[in-house]
Amino acid sequence: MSANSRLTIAAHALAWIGLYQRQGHEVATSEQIAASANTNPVVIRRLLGELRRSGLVESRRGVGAGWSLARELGSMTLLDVYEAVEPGPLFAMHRTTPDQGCVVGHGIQPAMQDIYEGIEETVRHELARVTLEDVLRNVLATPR
Amino acid sequence: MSANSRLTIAAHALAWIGLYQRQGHEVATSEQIAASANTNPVVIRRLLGELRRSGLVESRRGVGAGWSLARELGSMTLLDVYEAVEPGPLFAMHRTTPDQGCVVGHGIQPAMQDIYEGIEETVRHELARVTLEDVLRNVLATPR
DNA sequence: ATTGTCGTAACAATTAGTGTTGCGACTATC
DNA sequence: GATAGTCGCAACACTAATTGTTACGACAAT
Repeated sequence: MSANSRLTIAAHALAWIGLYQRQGHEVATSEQIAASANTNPVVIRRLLGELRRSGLVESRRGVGAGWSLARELGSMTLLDVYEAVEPGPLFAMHRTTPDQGCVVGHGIQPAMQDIYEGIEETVRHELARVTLEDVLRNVLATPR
Repeated sequence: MSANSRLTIAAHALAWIGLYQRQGHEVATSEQIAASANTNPVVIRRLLGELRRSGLVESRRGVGAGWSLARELGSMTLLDVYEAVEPGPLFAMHRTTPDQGCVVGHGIQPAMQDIYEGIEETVRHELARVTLEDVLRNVLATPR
């Protein structure tokens, strides 16, 4: 399955920025976030770039530059982040077209497509129920 | 996200075997199934091997060998297939441990874990609602 | 002018999945 | 028994996606 941590890292970055801003800072740098997530600043910049395209964060350049939230954490859901950051569907079809001369080969993709769409819709619904505010609250509630 | 078609191919194989058996044949060969799915017989054997370990299919060896269903299609759900065939979780954590000295780095994994577990549970529930009988019916209902 | 940070390209490293070949093991049939 | 068809499985190449890294230009506060 997917060894894909994009949603996790994106949520981490947003929670970090949010908390940092609440502590009175204007912007957070990719280097700070990368240190917390234990990865490379460029990885963070790439991810935050996608979040910016979706209107979740803003960035400044120049000296004293960095990243800030474009909206309140409470108004961002994991679905917003997911859509900004995850390209493909949860389940994939055959990578080559099955034999269209075979009844099963011909009908399997539409059949599975229907099922998968329903499941993705459910997942989206679940993701939409969780705000980044919720995430940050849970993060802070973790016992040390 | 995941370019992972294991569940799709496994469902394809099961539907194919089921239909073939209804047409009066005892067993289906990996070569026949591979032709329908437009892939390599070894890929099919690998997948069906996992389904056998979970008790969904049986295999015979020797001349006239092949695969047959171990249970009725109506008693198999996509969840059974999913669990037989998909190893990991839907969403992954950081691949390296985040900075445990940082509040966010320390709390993010438990927080996301909770959320992800809830979502996986929902997905399992959805998968459990669909039997392979349903899949085959939808396959056959696809207009030509 | 200097400095710190983003923006982005390029490429290596890693990982998971898929495709392919080869060959031994097994068994129905002759 | 010998033959032939098919699985079982190992080994390895190929592909694609993600992640990690380096490099360097663009930009803006000082």
